[in-house]
Formats: sequence, C-alpha cells, structure tokens
Amino acid sequence: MINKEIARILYDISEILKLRNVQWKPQAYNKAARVIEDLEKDLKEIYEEKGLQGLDEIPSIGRGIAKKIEEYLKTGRIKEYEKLKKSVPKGLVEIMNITGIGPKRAQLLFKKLKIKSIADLERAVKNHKIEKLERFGEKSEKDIKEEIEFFKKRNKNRMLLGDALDLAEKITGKLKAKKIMICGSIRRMYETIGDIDILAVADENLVDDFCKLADRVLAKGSGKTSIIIGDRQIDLRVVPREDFWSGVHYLTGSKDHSVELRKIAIKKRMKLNEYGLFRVEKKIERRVAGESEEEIYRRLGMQYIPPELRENRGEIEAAIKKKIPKLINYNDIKGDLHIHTKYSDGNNSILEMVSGAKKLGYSYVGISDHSQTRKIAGGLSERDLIKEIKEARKIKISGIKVLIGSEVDILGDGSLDYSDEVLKKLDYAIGSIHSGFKGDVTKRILRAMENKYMNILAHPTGRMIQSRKGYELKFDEVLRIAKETKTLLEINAHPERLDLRDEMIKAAVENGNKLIIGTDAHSVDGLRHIRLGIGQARRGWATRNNIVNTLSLNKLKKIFRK
DNA sequence: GCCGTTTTCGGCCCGACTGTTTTCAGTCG
Repeated sequence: MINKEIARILYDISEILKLRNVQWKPQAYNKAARVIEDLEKDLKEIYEEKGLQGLDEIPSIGRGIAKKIEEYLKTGRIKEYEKLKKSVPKGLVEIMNITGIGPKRAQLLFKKLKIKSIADLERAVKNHKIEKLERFGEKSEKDIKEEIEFFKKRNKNRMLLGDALDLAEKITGKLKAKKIMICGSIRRMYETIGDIDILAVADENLVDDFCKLADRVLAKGSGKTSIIIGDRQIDLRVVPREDFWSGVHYLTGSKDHSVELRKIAIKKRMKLNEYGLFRVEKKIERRVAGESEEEIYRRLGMQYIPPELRENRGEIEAAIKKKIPKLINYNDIKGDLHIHTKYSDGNNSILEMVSGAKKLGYSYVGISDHSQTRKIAGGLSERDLIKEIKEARKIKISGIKVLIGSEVDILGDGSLDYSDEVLKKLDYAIGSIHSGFKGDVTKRILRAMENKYMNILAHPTGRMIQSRKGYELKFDEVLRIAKETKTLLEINAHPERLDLRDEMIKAAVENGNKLIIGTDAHSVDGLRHIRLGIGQARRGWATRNNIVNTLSLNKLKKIFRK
C-alpha cells in the first residue's frame, strides 16, 4: 500500500527538519505521517476520486502536504524531500535512533567530531572522544555505548498484544502495591505493543522490587522508573492515591487522544495533565476532576470513552454528541465455537476442551476441527469426522452444551471441502481460506457463503500480524453478501490473527452484519485468548447485539438456520 | 505545516528525568 511509503517519507522529512532546527513543522509532518499510517483508505484512491481537495480534507493534512502527496502519486518522488535529504549528512538521522541522542546532540556530534553514522559514533566512544565534549561527560559516553549495543540487538518488531498482556501480568503479579494497573496500548487492546506501561500507588519497596526484575535500569526516580527486560522496555509510574485515576487516564493514552482532550480543556479554560483536570482562574489552579476517568470526561462535557476507543478516530466527537455505544463486555461471551482438538491439529481431547470451556463459565462450546484437504493440519476424512461427531454427541457435562461443527476449507472454486450430505450432520460449519491466497479470493468466498451449510466465515482477511498481509479482498462485497446470506463474520481472537481488524469490524457493525468471536484454540490454554477478540470487537465499536455468541444457545441456533 | 465557538494570524500538550548544571538544556513519552 502506498500509504506506508508516503508515511515513511513524511516521518523522514520530520526528522530532517528537526535536525535543521526548524520549528513546528516536524510535529506537523509527524502527525500527518501517523494519520496516513492509520488511514483505512488508499491515498491513491482518495486522490483519484476527489483530487487535491480530497487529500486536504484528511485531518492534519493541509495544502502543503497534500501537494507533496500529489507529487509523489504522479511522479514517484517529492523534489523538496530529495533536496532536504541532501541538506543533511546521510546517517545523521540514523544516529537519532540511539536513545539519548536527539537533534541537538546529533548536530553537535557532527560539528565537533564529524560523526555521521552509528559506526562513527561507536568509534568515537571507543576512543573516548565523547566525554570531552561540552555538555557531555563520562556518564553520557557510557550510556551511549550501552545504547548502541542495545540498538544493535533490539528487536524492532512490536510485541503481539497477547504476549505483551501475558508479560505485563507476570510482572504486576510479582509486585506488591496498594493499587496497580497496566495502562498504555495494552489497556487499549491495540494489536501490537511497543513498551509496557504500569501505574501504581506504591507500597514500600515497590520501585526496588521492580528494578530487581530488570536486565537494565534506564531511569529510576521517585515518580518514574524505566527498565529493560529482555529486549523490552517497561515503564513504572508511581503516584499518590489521589492521583491514581488521572494517572491511569494519562498513561492509557493514546497520545493523540490525550492531546485532543487537552485542547478541549484549554478552550474551556481548564488544563488536563496526569494529576487531573484543573480549572485555571487568575493563575490559580483548582482540581475539578481526577477521582475517576468518568469524572474527567464528564467535566469536559462528554460521555465516558472506553480505553479501546481512545485513538482520536472520531470517538471524541461521538462522545460530545453522546453517541458512544454501549460496547460488548468482557464477560458477555456465552460460548466459543472455533476450537480444535487432537482429532486434527489440536493438543487436547474433546473432553478436555469442553471442560476448559466450562471453567470459563460458558454455557455452550463448539468443536471445529479441520476438513479433509488440510492434511498438513490433520484434516479429517469424512469417515473420521463421523467418528468425531459420535464422540462429541456422547459428552454430557452439566451446565454446558456441546456442539459439533467443522472448520471446512473453501476450495479453489469456492466449493466446500465436505459434501452437503456430511455437512448436514453438523451443528454448524465454519468456512476458511487456507491456501491459494494469490487468486480471486473474494469470488471464492462469495460463492462459499451461498452454501446454506456454511454459517461462519473464519478469519476473513487471512492476515497474520507482522508476518502475512492477508489476501486482497473486496470487503464491501463480502459484507454485502454475508448479510444477504446470513453468514456470520468471525473475529478470530488468536493472538497472531485478530482478524477482522478493528476498522473492518466497525465497517461491519455499521453495515449491520452479525459477528462471532472465536479463539481458534488449539489447546485448553488457547481458550483464554477470547479476551483479545473481545478487545478487538470493542475497538471496532461493537455492542453485545452485534456479536452472536453473547446469545443463549437457542437464539444462536435460530441464527444458524440459513 | 496545520488549524480556527477567543484567532485567516499566531498559536501549536505537558511534565519527568538526567547529566553537567549552579538554574538548565536536551531528551523522552
């Protein structure tokens, strides 16, 4: 997608401008780059439809940047960018990737020591040239040395939400505090995580105990401590009890959301920071909110905004108009229907998976092993499937009903991997694309949805976070036909998938499609990932009504009859 | 460079931590 390329250029321009001591513009370019990165629609498409005007209408993009985008779309380059690149030594921007080195220090290093790459910097450290510079010293040199080492082995990939959540909970589990909460992008259930942010009201020893977990301590203060574990940064902020919720709000972000709220506060002659919301009168500040997040939003004249929506993607406007929907809750799910067992490529028996589901408090559970063509995943022949159906039908555990389904491959021509005769014996069928990503996948999916036995379309885009882009899909078409054929769209909660993505869930919700959250669990442990799917659903503005496995089994069965 | 119920000009979020400082600049999130 061209958006990523353009965003990268704008980021680069922002960094170069910083190096050149240009005021304000770097922020403007940075903001525009972030907006473009997050944009659903292709810039090329927008430009073809509405021209320069269309680009200008995108928030944070004005005449200047719109013209540059136009130039890039037309010619594949931006003259001013080429010029800017030549104006600073290549590699100087790279140096700013070293933590602790910003534009000012990068410039100084270049001016005094002719340093224009990380390799140069490393040599200078070795020869103890840095510590002699003004405003540098022994400690700075040592820090830079460590940061270069860290930079080299740093895994630049962000963590998957599932992994980050597990790690964060492991850390908070080891700490003793009066109050403690995981904030940041984890609390927003963003699909990938950079740093982990934790806020606490301290017990004695909290900060010391936290530092004992560290491989490296980056900063240790009474309010803010940063450590590295493995190749991950974890920030701990400690606040007095009365500042806990304003602190949580601040640390949850997103940054863009907070900045927007602060601007609104200023217009109302107030000030928002991590200590609360303050009314400012004659230079005297009086706290008017901060006991709770609800209070902060209320005093700003808007509805409460749940963390999963705080991305400055329209939620603030909606909250002012009191149009924030009541999102699905984390305890609303009554059953999980995307589950694998030993019959195909799962690790546990049907009985073990059902017991695991029962422990989660579900009232029903569905088994869905792979179909015959998926040999690599232990796909079941028709005979084996009939055997599995028999076994599943025998399982009786009080309080939980067992359904038997299948995750059936959608074949190259859009037909399903079992005959209708076999599909008829199942309680439900999930259709999946597992191969042939290059072809016309939309066509295959549309045809498959016409099959009256296919109730659910699994992981609709086929993407794997950070490793596979997913197939080209005419999503509007899929939404339309899914609605027409009463096919449910899955929100796959597997940590590597989270498919549908948040914006697509929102589009589905707006279009009136019904959705279902499934874990794709291959073990009992995998069942707990349902919360990732719920988080994703919430990020897509989904309510209970949009998600069918919040319904009782009887109501769900009615939906299954196509 | 972007943006507008104080503004089409003049603002642009806000505070913590660190090192080298004698009151602060630079960097970070």
